Amino acid sequence: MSEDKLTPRSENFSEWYNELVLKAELADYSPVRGCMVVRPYGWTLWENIQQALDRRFKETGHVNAAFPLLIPMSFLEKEREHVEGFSPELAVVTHGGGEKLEEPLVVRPTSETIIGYMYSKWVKSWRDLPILINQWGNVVRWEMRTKLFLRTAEFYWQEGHTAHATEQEAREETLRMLNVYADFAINDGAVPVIRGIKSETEKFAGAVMSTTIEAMMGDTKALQSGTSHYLGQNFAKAFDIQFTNRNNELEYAYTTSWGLSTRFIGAIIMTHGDDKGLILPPRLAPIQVVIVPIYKNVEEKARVMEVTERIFAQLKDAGLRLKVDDREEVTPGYKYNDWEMRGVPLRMEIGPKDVEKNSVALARRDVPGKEGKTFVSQENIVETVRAMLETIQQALLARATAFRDANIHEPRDYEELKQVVQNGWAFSYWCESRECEAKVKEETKASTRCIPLEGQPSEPGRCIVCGAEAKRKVYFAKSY
RNA sequence: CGGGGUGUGGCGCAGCUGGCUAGCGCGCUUGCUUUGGGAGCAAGAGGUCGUCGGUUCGAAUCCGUCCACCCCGACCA
Repeated sequence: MSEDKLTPRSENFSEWYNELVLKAELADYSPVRGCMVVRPYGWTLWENIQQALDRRFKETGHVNAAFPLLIPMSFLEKEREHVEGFSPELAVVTHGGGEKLEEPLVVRPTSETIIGYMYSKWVKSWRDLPILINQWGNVVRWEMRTKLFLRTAEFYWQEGHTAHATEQEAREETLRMLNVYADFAINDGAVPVIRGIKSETEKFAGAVMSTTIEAMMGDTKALQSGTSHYLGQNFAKAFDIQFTNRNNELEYAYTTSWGLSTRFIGAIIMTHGDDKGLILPPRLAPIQVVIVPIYKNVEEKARVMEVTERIFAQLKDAGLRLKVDDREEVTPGYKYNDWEMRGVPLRMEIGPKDVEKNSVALARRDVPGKEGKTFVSQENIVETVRAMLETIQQALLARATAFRDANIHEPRDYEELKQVVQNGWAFSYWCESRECEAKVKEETKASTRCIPLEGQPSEPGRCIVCGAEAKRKVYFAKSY
């Protein structure tokens, strides 16, 4: 239960986050270091995320499949950058059936290699392309420092893997899926994100180009919330994905991969949550409306429950996700706090006075206290609730966007950049050299987050670090 | 892996420079009264004090070891 108050966000953001995840019953620590147990409430949220994404994947022509958890060690070694990137964090299986294995198996940290191997078997002709497969699953990366949802040794995600006949098609696919992520994050998660390209040092191990949706958390740190990679022919060459093109020539395929994980739950928590707990966007919330019936005695209870059940049925039939909190052992006030901790976007109170007046009370989670409470007629309750949920959804996005924009700065010089990245993002010209990027990271802890696809100036400028000519601007920020 | 912190009923903690039968709040169980912003009273249940070792007549308390977790840094979605 959520009996105790949270550490205030402003006092210690990290502690606030940890307590919230536990008290809202999203997840719990597991007996294995770095792993987490996703509790039913957290998993239902994930299921809603899955549905929202899966629908979009299907609409863009993708199909789901499942590839194995275990991958031969040698597969990882076939792509040089890939193995260099992932070998430090691999979990390796050395024994099976009581015998030492001839070749160790790695627990997948991502599935490019085994999928590449399979694609080489399936692709012979340009007519076999494109292959547009997604998989929902779990992966393991042995992280040094873990945090529930944000970075766990095992996490749940989806990984899309596509193979194409041309570079242009693969590059289009990369951006198409980045746009799918952005659309999902903004419209369903109410998490404003910036689409952009990762620097060479920040890109995926083995990619030609990595793209990202970057979000700003409530402490102004950046969170990479989803990624889409153009892999060129790197994996095709490593796994021999070759096809005969229309000119009867043998050619390597062009591949992409893209993923979004349970980390996004962390993004939702840190984008919208407040000192009273979680705030969930209505489109993803496991429970969109909680109804709290209020009564003093059996007579009142009978009258109140009659209205409650009628309204519950109406909302249920309308397809809304809702719950009646009919617990007898706690008071209404307790229930308010309890559901606020869990982030339910809208609370409906039905008491004797409402029965008299044909009304109900609606309390918005995103507007605390009396300000967020209104009394509405029981007539047209479905429409009223729907409209209110939509208002909340939009308000969350607007608030998060305003917060983000207020904390993005355009420093005049390097000294000012060092200041602003301590509590916000810097948007600055950058010459795209590793040296300047490394210098900023070394001196400020802020890394380049992305070169945004939009909002680039038409004129070149001067690198904020070294003063050399720079074509594009980049975001610098501390990140998770 | 470096620095810091914490391990005492389910949860949060107190227990001082060595002492009595290990306490408090919350939660839990039962009963009655309550219920529009975290209810009240009464009676109960529940603990090898993280581990191993040492000092001592006597250790939750002192010393050492190990383990786990959290926070802050070096790698990463």
